[in-house]
Parts: sequence; structure tokens; C-alpha cells
Amino acid sequence: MGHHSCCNQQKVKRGLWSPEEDEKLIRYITTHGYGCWSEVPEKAGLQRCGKSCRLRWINYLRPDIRRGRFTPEEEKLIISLHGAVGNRWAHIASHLPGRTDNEIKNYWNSWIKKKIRKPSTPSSTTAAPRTTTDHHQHSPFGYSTNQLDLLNQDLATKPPVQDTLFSSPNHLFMFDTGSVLDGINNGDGNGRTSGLFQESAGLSSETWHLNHQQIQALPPPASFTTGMDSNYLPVPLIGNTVPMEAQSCINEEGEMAMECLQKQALTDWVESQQCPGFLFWDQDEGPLGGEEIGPTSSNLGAMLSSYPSSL
DNA sequence: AACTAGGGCAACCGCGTTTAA
DNA sequence: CTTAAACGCGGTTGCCCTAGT
Repeated sequence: MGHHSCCNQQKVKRGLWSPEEDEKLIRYITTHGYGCWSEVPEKAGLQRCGKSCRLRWINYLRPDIRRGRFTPEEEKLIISLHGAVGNRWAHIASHLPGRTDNEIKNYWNSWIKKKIRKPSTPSSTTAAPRTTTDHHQHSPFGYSTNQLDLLNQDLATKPPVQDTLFSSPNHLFMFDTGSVLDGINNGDGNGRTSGLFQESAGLSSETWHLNHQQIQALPPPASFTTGMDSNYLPVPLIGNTVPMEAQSCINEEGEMAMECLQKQALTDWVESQQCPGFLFWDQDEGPLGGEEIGPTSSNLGAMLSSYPSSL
């Protein structure tokens, strides 16, 4: 049957969302929550179909979304999960809190696929160009173990000479709450206000329908929530604790404006740990986004080997 | 400086599944 | 039980930005 059930209302808008539309959607969802997407457009005063609203919210506006570059661990996880389940992006995304299936899919199509194909080197297959679509032949869903090995080596051991994934030894990922609405690192910052977002970030985490994986992956260690001045605390994604110098990196305002020295202190500390990354946790509100810091490539090998295979 | 190609990513499309009447 | 609407997912498209020429 006509599958445009959601879009046959006529006069539905398409294409990129304007800041105003985002604002309307955020305002509506933050006050009413979501349940029936089909009625969201009307109630929120949007000329969009419910499907479009849902997509916009899920993939872009929801506050618990994690933006910024994928960490090596995430990449590794994606690769192994993809090897197991294939293009089931939603399933893969469920293992990566805050990441959307769309984002993972895009990431796969632009980076990893390329990487896997790249090490064609003198390796076995000699496979002729073989059309554009890569027909996976070896493992359940793709790449040969040979290719995976190459990839893992690439990730874990090679001090990436100029690895595309790590352009600098200490790669810092920015994803502050404001940038979620500010068009992110495009640097365009075309006048989108983050005020509304801040407002929405003030809601309790239950409001956000975090899924189980997210809740499990993100709880702040109790040691972080006691005796701290700052509202915003860096939380290691896996184990370990954060030293005072790292904690002091966050100023009272809760803004993520870090001094270079502080940043360096935190980065140094992160490097000394075998911890895949950090995110910021608001004591009251839960995961906030903020700045995520990954390890350097030098300790990546050790880290990966100690990293739990499943989250 | 102007043009072009390629990449990244947000959004849409269409199909399969689930839910509700 | 049947059917239609809504939802969720994966594939695809197209816009925009950037690097290269």
C-alpha cells in the first residue's frame, strides 16, 4: 500500500532542519516526552511527518547522543560486531552507548570499509577490482581474518605514522552540549542557540529513555559523586579513577573551557592509564557530553589487549 | 582564483515488522 | 482473525565542505 502513510498530509516539509524546527521539536519532546511520533508534528507545530521528527530526534537532537570521532575501541567493537552480525547497524549501535545506527553506518561506509579493502597489498586474494560493491567471501560477513588482522594491527600496534584515525598523538574529541545544537565542528556556529539545549540537559536522565546498555555503561562511580565541587566530572568509560589534576580541569561554571595546561594534565594522565576514554557526567543529570579524551597510540596495544571483549 | 572531484553526513525512501482497532 | 497504521531498520541520495589541480 502507499507507503507514505506518514507523509501524505501534504505540505510536509523536507530537507534539512532549521534551528527553529529543532527548537520546536526539542521543546515538545522535553515537555511531553515521546510516545506517538505520528502526532508529534501537529502537537509540536511542525510541518514534518512523524517519521522525520523521530529521525531528527534519534539521530541528532536527543541529549544523550555522543558525538565526535569514534575511539579506537569503538571502532574495534564495530568491526568485531559487524563481523558477527553484518549490516545490522541498530544491533551494533546498541553496544555503543550514545551512538546511532546511522552514524555507525556512515562511519563504516566511509572509513572502515575503506580500511579493510585498503590492505589489499600483496595479500592472498589478488582479487581483481571486483566491481564496486565488495562481496564478502571469507568470514561470515566480510573481511577475511587476514584483513581483520591487518586492521587490528593497524589499530593496536602500528604507531600510526599518519594514520587517518589519529592525526595527532593526543587526540581530543570535543562534543560539548552546546555544539549539539551549534552544528558541531563545522565551525559554522550559525547562530543556533544552545540555551534551549542546556535547559533540556537539566532534565533527569530517566526522562531520556536511556536504554539498558547506556545506563549500564554510563553510571558515575560513587567515588566521583562525593566531596566534589564541580558538577561536571570526567568519568572513565572503563575502570580506573580520575586524579585530582584531571578533576580540576573542569571549571565551576561547568563549562568545558579548559586551560591548555589543565588539558595537558588531563591528557597526560589519560595517557598514563590504560583507559579507552572519558566522558563527562553531571552529578545530577547524568551523561552530558563534553569532552572525550582518548589514549595515545603508544599505549593502545596494551590497552586493547586488556579491554573487555564485550561491553 | 576558479573549478572539480571526493568525502562526510544528514535526511529520505521503501520494506519488513509490530501494534492496535 | 484481519487489516491498516505506525514504527524501526537498512539502503540510498544529495547537499555541503574541502582539498587538489
